[in-house]
Amino acid sequence: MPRAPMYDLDDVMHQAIDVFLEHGFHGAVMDEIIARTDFNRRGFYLEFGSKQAFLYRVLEYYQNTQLHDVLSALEQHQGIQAIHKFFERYLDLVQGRGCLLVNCITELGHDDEKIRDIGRHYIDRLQIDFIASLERAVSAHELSKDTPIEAVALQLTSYVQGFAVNAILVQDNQELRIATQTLLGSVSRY
Amino acid sequence: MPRAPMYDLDDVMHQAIDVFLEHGFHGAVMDEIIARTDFNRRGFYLEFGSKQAFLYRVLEYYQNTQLHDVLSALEQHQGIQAIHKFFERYLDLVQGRGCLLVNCITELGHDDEKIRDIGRHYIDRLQIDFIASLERAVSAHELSKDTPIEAVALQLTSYVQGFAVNAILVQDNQELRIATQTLLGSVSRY
DNA sequence: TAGGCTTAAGAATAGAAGTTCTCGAATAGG
DNA sequence: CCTATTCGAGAACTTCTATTCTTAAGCCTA
Repeated sequence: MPRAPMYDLDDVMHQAIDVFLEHGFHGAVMDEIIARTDFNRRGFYLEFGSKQAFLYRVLEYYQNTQLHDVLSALEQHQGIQAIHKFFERYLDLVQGRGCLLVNCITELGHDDEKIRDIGRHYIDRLQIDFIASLERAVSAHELSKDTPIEAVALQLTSYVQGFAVNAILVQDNQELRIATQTLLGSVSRY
Repeated sequence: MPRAPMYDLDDVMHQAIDVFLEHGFHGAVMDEIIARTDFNRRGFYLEFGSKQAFLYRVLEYYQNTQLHDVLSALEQHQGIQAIHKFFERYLDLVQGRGCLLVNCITELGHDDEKIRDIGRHYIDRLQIDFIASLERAVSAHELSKDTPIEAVALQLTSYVQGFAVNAILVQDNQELRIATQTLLGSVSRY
């Protein structure tokens, strides 16, 4: 039997997320990917086949771990509190880094059908989860029955993407927190 | 005296905006830029010096024309109507294309200080213009004096960036229109 | 009309980047 | 302990791409 691999795929994924966040897909060169992931070229191409296939895997990992953890806040908490928790976690995730999925959409969305599909799925899921949270908030009498739930969910969904863009630019997150408080406050006043 | 150039710089800029929107900065190759702008290599490098310097020029042009036209809606109309008009025009601008400035921020923001500066300036201006519109709406008694103007402006600013991302993914703009109506409706209820 | 200067077009170049290949080293079973 | 097999490191290769260079043609002035 041969020697065992020295790399850990979870570590590789984490490092790769950082590299792609910093430089984008085309801006990230294989030399840096190999170096920072403590991988080796041979193993890389045996494991993933190509840089593009690698991106898809990293994106999948990013969704299944980081984004999933944030979205689960919507299920783990009750009503409006769930949405507050979501934004709290999301801010921690994207602060000063941005969102890998959003970056892929803006860089590759026009050319890559698969990226668009992944993006639409994510947006849809986000919206569905917001709707569920809002409905539970209505049931718990935290929100008025007159709340236009689907429209509010759409609004929140769009706002989340804007968050990811602004997070790349702003130094401190105080402003983003304030804007979010206001947004959620206005939702509560239906 | 020599012959006159055959290209028109305005045309070149317009075409370049499309190319960069479709492929991003690194994804856009000089061959396509040259071909689609009806430019020529020699003239290109005499005029701009490099692909990167060209991007800055295109981005400046994009701001001074397309984004400026949209932002001017905030000055040309009164109160809340101004903000409605803004989103109407912005939706037309980014629908199915996205925003060149947002795309540059997400693709190059981490590596390029100049892009970050341009992005921050844009965000600041957007916020200042929103604040001015909201203040006028309060003066005209369209909004309550209790409206937290700065926080609402922050919220709108973030929402605009999300718009630009979603616009790349969604086919029809009906959903985005609904979300915006809801957002502006909730602002009016302070 | 002739000449000089600039343009357009694209070939050429130099360097970068994704992918493949080579080879010595390490590991686990026989 | 030997050997088969896989790994790690990086050289090599090939393709791609930004930039420069060459050449022929056009335009304005004298």
